[in-house]
Amino acid sequence: MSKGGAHIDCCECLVASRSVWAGIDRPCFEMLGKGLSRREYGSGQVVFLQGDPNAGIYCVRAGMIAIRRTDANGNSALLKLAYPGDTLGYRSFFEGNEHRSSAEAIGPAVVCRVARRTLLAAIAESPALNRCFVSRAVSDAENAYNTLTRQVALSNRGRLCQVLVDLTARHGYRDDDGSDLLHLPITRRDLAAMIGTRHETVSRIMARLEKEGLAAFSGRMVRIPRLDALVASMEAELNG
Amino acid sequence: MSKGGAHIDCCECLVASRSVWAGIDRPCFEMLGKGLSRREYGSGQVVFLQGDPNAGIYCVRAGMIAIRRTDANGNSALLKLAYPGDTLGYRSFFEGNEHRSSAEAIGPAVVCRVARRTLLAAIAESPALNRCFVSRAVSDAENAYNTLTRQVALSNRGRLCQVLVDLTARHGYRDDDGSDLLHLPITRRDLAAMIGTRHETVSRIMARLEKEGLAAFSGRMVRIPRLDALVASMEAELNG
DNA sequence: CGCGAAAAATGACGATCATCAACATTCGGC
DNA sequence: GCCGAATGTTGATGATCGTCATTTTTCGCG
Repeated sequence: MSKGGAHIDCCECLVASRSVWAGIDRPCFEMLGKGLSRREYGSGQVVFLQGDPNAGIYCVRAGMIAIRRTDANGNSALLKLAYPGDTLGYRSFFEGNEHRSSAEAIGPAVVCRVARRTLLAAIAESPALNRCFVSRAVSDAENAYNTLTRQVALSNRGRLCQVLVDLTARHGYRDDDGSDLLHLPITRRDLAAMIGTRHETVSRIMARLEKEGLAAFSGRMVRIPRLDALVASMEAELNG
Repeated sequence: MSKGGAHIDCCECLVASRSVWAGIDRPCFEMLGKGLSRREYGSGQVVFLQGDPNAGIYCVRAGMIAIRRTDANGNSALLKLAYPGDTLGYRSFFEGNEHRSSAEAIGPAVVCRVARRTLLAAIAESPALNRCFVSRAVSDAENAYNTLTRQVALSNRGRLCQVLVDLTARHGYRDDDGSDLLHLPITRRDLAAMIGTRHETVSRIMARLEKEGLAAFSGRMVRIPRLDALVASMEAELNG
C-alpha cells in the first residue's frame, strides 16, 4: 500500500487517456497532478465508506471496485462495478455532501485520488474540465437508468441473464469451440445483491439455465455455448 | 396548443428561478430565449418519443410528465415523474444521440424547449450554464441510483409503500384529523410500471395495506392515518 | 345523462421466491 | 497440506407473484 506524491503524471496514464479525462490538456493535468495521490488496495479493502465526507474524486487505475449502498433499513445493494478509467465519488463532490455509497476493492486494485481542494481550483479555471464532468455525470445517469429499466422490466431470471451477458462483454473470452467462457469476478451473494434477490435464488436460476442448456456453471467458471440464445431468452419476459 | 416565439422570457419564469436554472444571469437567459418555444400538452400527449432525434432541452413549466422507457423486448417501465422546473432530454442532448426514453404528459401540461442549436451556442459561451448541467446531471444520477437501490433492496410491498410516501410528499395534504390525504396522480397500471410488477399485484398489496390499517384506498384517494407507520413498515424488509 | 372504453377488483392456479436448515465445496492464511 | 471461515448447493415449506378470466367501477365524451 503506497501513497504517491506530486510526481504522478496523468498525461502518461493510458487509463486516463481512454477515459472521461480524454480531452484534458497538459496544463490542466499538471494542475490536477499537484493534488494527486495513488494507493493500492487489497481485496475487500474500502476506498471510501457511505457517510464519509468527500475527499475528492477517485479514478480507478487498475482492478475492479464495487459500489454498494446500504439503506436506512440495513439492506445492501451492489449498484455497479467500476473499472479502470472510471471516476468515483464525483457525485458527493459536486453535491457537497457525504458519500452516498461505499466503494470496495474486488481483488487487488489501484486507485488515484485528486484532492478536493485541488479539483475545486482546477474546475474554476478549466471549462474543459467542466464539460468533462457533464459527460461523466450524463453517462452515469444513463447507466443508472438502464440498470433501473432492467430491474423494473425483467424477472430475476432475466436480470441474471442480463448481468451474465454484461460480465461476458467485459470478462469473457472465446473458447476453441466457439463458446464464451466467463470467470465470474464476484460471488453469488454479490450477484444476488446486484439483481435484488437472494443467493439461494441465484443458485437455483443458474441450475435452471444449466438445465435449459443456456449456460454451464462450475464454480466461478461459466460456459455459454451461444450468447445470442442467452440474450434471446431474456426477451420472453414481462410484456407490459 | 400554442407555439411561442422569441418573446418568452425565462427571467420572469418563477419555475425557472427555483430550478436548476437558478444562477443563470440575464444575458445568458436572453440568449437562450432566442431559441425558446413553449407548448401546451393535453393528457396523454407525447413531448418526445424514445428514438426521436434530440431537438434540444425541455423544461417543465406546469403539470406532470412521465418518463417511460420501453426496452428491446417491448417491456415498459415508468422511470420517473417530472414536475415544474425539471429539465428533460438533456442526456440525449449531451450524448448526441436519440432520446432513450419517452416523455408523456399526465394531465394538462406546459413545456418549454430550448432549441438544440441555441443551447450549443450558449453552452460554448457560458461556464455557468455548464456548471448548471453538471448539477442537473449529478442530481439526476443521484435520483436514479436512489430509485435503483429501492428497487434492489425492497419487496414489491416495500416499493409500493415508498412510492406512496414519495407521492404524499408532493401531492399529499393534511386532513383535519391529522391523516395524510393523497390523490394518486397516476393509474395503478403506472404504479405497477414504476415498481416493476403487475396492476393486479398493486391492487392486492393495496388491499393488504388496508387490512393492516396502514392506508385506506378509495378510487384515486388514499388516506394514510400515520405516515410514519407506513415508513416503518418498509423497514422490516430484506436485510442482506 | 348515458354510453362505451379503460381501469380496477377479485378469484383460481401454477410458478417463483424467501426463508430456514443441513450439508458440501472452496478459499485464504498459517 | 491443514484448518476454519466463507461460499455454494439442495431440500422443504409457506408466502408472494404472474397469468388468465370474470365482474365491477370509473372516466371521458357526446
